[in-house]
Amino acid sequence: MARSDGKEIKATRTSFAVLEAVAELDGAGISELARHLDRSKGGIYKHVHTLADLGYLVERDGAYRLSLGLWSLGATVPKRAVPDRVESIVDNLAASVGHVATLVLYESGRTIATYIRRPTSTASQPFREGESLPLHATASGKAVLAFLPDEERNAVFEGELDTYTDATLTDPETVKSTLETIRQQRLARDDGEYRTDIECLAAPILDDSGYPRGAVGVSRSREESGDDELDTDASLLVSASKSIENALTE
Amino acid sequence: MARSDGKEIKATRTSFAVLEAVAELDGAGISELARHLDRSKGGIYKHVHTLADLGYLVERDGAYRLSLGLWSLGATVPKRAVPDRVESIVDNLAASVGHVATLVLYESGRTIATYIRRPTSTASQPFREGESLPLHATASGKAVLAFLPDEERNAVFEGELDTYTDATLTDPETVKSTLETIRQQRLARDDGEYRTDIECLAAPILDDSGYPRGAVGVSRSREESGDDELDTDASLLVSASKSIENALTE
DNA sequence: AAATATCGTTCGCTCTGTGTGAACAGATGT
DNA sequence: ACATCTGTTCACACAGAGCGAACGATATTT
Repeated sequence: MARSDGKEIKATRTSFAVLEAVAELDGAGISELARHLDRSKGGIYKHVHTLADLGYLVERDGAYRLSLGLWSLGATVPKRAVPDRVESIVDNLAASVGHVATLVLYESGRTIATYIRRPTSTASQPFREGESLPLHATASGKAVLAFLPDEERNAVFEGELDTYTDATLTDPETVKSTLETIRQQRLARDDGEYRTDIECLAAPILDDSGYPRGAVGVSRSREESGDDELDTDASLLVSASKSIENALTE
Repeated sequence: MARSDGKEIKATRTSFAVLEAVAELDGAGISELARHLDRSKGGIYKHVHTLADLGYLVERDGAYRLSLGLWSLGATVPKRAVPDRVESIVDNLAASVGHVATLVLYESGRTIATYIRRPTSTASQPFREGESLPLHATASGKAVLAFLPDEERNAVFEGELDTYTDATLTDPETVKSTLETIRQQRLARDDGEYRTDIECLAAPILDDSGYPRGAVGVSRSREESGDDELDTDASLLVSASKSIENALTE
């Protein structure tokens, strides 16, 4: 099925398709999974059973869910990707601007919110840690997009651009037209394009060769915003992004 | 190889063995993995390639590491397992006792540190979120162990009990002898048995049927400790564990 | 109550694709 | 220059992944 290079393990693809489906459906039974993946019930049964036996799926009330063990397997990754000194920079940024600060990392075609700092413990979060974010509909995503090599950037525009809110830009040309400005200013903006009423500013984090490793962003709800602060926030953001660049390249 | 029930996907077992080995070795190449898992290089090559193509392994400087994508896949799990109201209870506990408070959950034979709260942002952590902890060498682990059904508890003692510090109890009978007291007091203690110079107290979290879902714990370095606080901490801990029990059973 | 639908589980069967071991070129170190 | 790593590719053989049908057990419907 699909294209088989002969140097691929198809069963592994199937098992991860199961895990991804369980995540997407937020818990599911055998039949539901088989239907969703368009596979035989018997076959999916074996995968689910194996994954459960390995401790990566747990059954409760007849539905299988992702286990804490799966999370635990990957839990060291963000700690290693974001050293303490980088966390501190984000912490300080959140404190200075008084809004939520987020560190987003780019990896194989997507950005992932890796570290989030709220200025107070009561502040609400725009997204969860570990959440995968669209490149075209967030400030951080666009900051990364603007600095990607042509080939990699174009790959993003080949698929459909998902809609998240009324303000989401779904036309490739519209998005592309904003990228030149972002490159010049090292600053991207998002006005409720991913979550309604949440405004973001973000600056890219580039490595030595100019390749975008991610972005730092500041988010606030529209009500909180005074346009007067905007310039201050922007300059704090850009300097934070440069500090992170230095911290990451040692 | 191994025992095959016929209703198991062996390729999936192999792929996860690869992921676990990568985690354990903290980055590895094909040959090293093949050697470590005692498998053919050609076969491991296919698994690694598939996992990398799926975006769950990333290559850097010739070594494969777990990706942010793998973490992202499981990142929703702890949020779902620990509702906000439970987080608050742990937050308050940390604030009242002035030490690090930890929520540990039990799942398929192991405990996992799911939520950690430091009283101040400078306090050092005894372990990382997502870390899998031994049942016999931590206060939280012993709190769980004491309330496990006989069969499940005995399974723990069948394997070797790993040593972590000079103080780790590795004799099954010694550990077992402490469990009765823990059951009576609803309180377990660990004195540098997992990390040197770190002292912990923990109370179990039980569901309606008395089955241990996890434990709450308080950790402090030995220097910080005054024995006078101990009784106060213990009672705060026990009442926190009861609040969490209520919060989890709705 | 009877009938229907849907669940998880099991069983053969067929052919695919997993796993092995050997051979390859390219680095790296001696 | 040699020896020893590495990742990659190949052909082969047997295991086992995936399918579809049938099972009893629960729910849901009539």
